[in-house]
Amino acid sequence: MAMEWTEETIARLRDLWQQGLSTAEIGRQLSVTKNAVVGKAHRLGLKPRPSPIRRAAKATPPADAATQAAPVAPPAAVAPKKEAAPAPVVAAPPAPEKEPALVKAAVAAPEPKAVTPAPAAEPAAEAPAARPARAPARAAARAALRPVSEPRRRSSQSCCWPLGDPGTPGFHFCGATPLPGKPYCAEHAQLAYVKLRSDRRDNVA
DNA sequence: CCCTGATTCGC
DNA sequence: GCGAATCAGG
Repeated sequence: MAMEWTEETIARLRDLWQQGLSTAEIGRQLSVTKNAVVGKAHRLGLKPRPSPIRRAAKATPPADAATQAAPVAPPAAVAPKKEAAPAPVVAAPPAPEKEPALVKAAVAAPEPKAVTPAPAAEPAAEAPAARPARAPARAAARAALRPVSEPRRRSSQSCCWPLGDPGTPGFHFCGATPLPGKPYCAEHAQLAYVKLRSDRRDNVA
C-alpha cells in the first residue's frame, strides 16, 4: 500500500523540508524513501531547494522541424539565468547550521525527564529489508533523541514537534499553538532553535 | 562508491 | 496520487 499522506505527515514533510533536511533524511524520519519524499514534495508544489543536478529538459523530445524553425530564440540572445541565490530558506533561527535543528536541540537539551528511553523498536514496524545496514543505527539514534510527551493532534496552526516514533502507531505532534513564523510552539522552539554559544550561562544546565 | 535531488511512468 | 526505477551531478 502506498504511503498515507495525512495532514500530519504532510505538515512534517513541509517542516523538515523547510528545515533543509535532505530528502533521504526526511524519508528516514517519515519512514518512507527519499523518492517518496521528493515525489510528494513535487506534488505539494514545494521544492525550492538546491539541487545537485539540473537535468536538461528531456521531457520534450526533439520536436518537428517546424517547431525548431519557429522563432523560439529571440535576438535577445541573453541567457536569463535565474536568480543566483534563491535567498536563504529557513526563517533564520539562531543556529541554522547544517544539522537539523531537531537533532541538535535534542543533543544540547536532553530534557532529563521528557526523553524517552529510546524504544529502539522500529525494526519490527519497518519493512524487513527496507533498510539495509546503517539504517538501524541511525534509526536508533534518532529514536533516542526524540522527546516524548502528551499528544494533542492538530493539523494547522500547530506545533510540529514530533512526539513518538514516526511511522508507528502513537506517533503525533505537539500540536500547541506555534510561534509566528515558526513551526514550533514557544516551548519547543526553545529546543529546536538552541543557541550555539557554548558559553551560554545556562548552557546544558 | 557514497551522497544528493529530478524525472518518468507503471501502478 | 503514489513512489520505484532511473537518471544525473557532486
